[in-house]
Amino acid sequence: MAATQTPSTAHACCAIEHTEAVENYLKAIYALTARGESASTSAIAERLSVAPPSVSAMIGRLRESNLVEQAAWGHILLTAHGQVHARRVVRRHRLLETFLHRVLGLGWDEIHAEAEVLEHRLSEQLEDLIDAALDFPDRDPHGDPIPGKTGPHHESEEFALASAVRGDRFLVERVSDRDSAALRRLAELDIGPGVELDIEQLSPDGGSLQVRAHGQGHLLSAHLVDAIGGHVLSPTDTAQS
Amino acid sequence: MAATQTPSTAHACCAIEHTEAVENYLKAIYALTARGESASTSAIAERLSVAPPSVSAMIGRLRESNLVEQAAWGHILLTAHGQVHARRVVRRHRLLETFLHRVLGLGWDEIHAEAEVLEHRLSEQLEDLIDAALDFPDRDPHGDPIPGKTGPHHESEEFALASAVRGDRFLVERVSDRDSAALRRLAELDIGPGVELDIEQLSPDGGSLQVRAHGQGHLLSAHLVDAIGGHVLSPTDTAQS
DNA sequence: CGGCTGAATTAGACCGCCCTAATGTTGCCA
DNA sequence: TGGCAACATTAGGGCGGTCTAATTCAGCCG
Repeated sequence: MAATQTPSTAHACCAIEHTEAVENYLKAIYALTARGESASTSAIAERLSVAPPSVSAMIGRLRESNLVEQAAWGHILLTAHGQVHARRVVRRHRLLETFLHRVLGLGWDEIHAEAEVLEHRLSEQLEDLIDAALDFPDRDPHGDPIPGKTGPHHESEEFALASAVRGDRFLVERVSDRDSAALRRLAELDIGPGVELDIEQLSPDGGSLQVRAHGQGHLLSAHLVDAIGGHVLSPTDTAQS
Repeated sequence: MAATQTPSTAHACCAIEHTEAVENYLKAIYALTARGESASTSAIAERLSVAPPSVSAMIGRLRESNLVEQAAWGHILLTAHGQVHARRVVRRHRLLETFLHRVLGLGWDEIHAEAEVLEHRLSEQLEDLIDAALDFPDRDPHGDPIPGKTGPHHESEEFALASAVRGDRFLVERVSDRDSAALRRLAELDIGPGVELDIEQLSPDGGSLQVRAHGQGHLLSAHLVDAIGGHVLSPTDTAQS
């Protein structure tokens, strides 16, 4: 007579477990949709190194939990609810990266992988303690903004270094955290958030770039260029606005 | 024609994944067999809050991987190989407990649960860094010895406080890490490893104990008494050996 | 407008880990 | 010695998450 624990007509708000897999899917969708449009099944599959049907199945489960909705055929979006959860995961990830870097001295190129596995097991209490121990940082070592516990959050919107042209002065604001080889190389060159680059030469193939940083010239491969984001600081730009 | 990846006749040394479940079973068996004899299916089941058939199934898998052997009917032992793996998990657990306590200021009663979930995701590199950051501790905050990365290891062999008698002076060496309620209470009383207790009175029911610590008298419930281990420091004892 | 391509989904299966219910085994004690 | 209680195991099933193979769908181009 009494209602069972799973009334089928219920709102099904938090019916799904917050498993590692679920968190990874939410994070992937968040990352793919952060800069603009919706995520596709295949993009999620690629990002998570998983087969497309696995994504379809998971999306089905996430949709039933109101974490995700499908605007049109194959266009996947996070609901407001899903965004809250995704941001919590991102927050834990970036706090962990900062902690591992500042407190344990882990290299720039190593923190992402470690944070990736620990983020799913970080209790709220530990999250708060780490946040406080770091004096409430708002950017991780790669320059990505750390979401607050609640409230709105915007991923930083910067331009790719690839969009700069010869003569520009470019302020590096973030580097990709997912490419450890590139990070290792950039660490060697001492190029990271806050560093200014003078664009000296564009290679004809359109990929690599000759830049000057800390007074030294470097040829950055297309691979490295893609890992760098920031803003152009050309004189016209700074004067204009 | 070529041999496949799983030749059925192979030694099957490390065929099993080091999943969280596997590590938890190894740890449970380690804990149950540390002080003496072999572990039983039901004891493992109880410790892991799992049904006995689940244990049987897992033991079968662990046996195929040479991590465990069954001496007699239902008598489960870790192989040398299994002990190595179990100790690594215990090492990570106790290092994490120490780290969480000393670096992040987590309470005595909270560190066990946090370490329990993080220990399975700690990379070897992080393990080493934490070890170094703590200056290579050899005991965790509960007084349990932290196994080295390699080499022999002995769990400390101390006696239960319950075995003390009136008039004894008892040196607390460790407290159980698994009973957070008891730990919280002991923390309030400031009773932990290194503290000496004077046994003033045994209750007739055999459980609780009237003791004096830091000059103050306390009545310890049977629950608390069971959580405390150490050595009797009675005059005869200290004089004798 | 029909067919083709590529993306998405369904179909069907597997593995790890868990459960309950039923069956075997052991050893103790009357 | 027989029987019973306690313990261990087998039998059978479920769920989460993954896979491959087959199918459906949207959109484009001839």
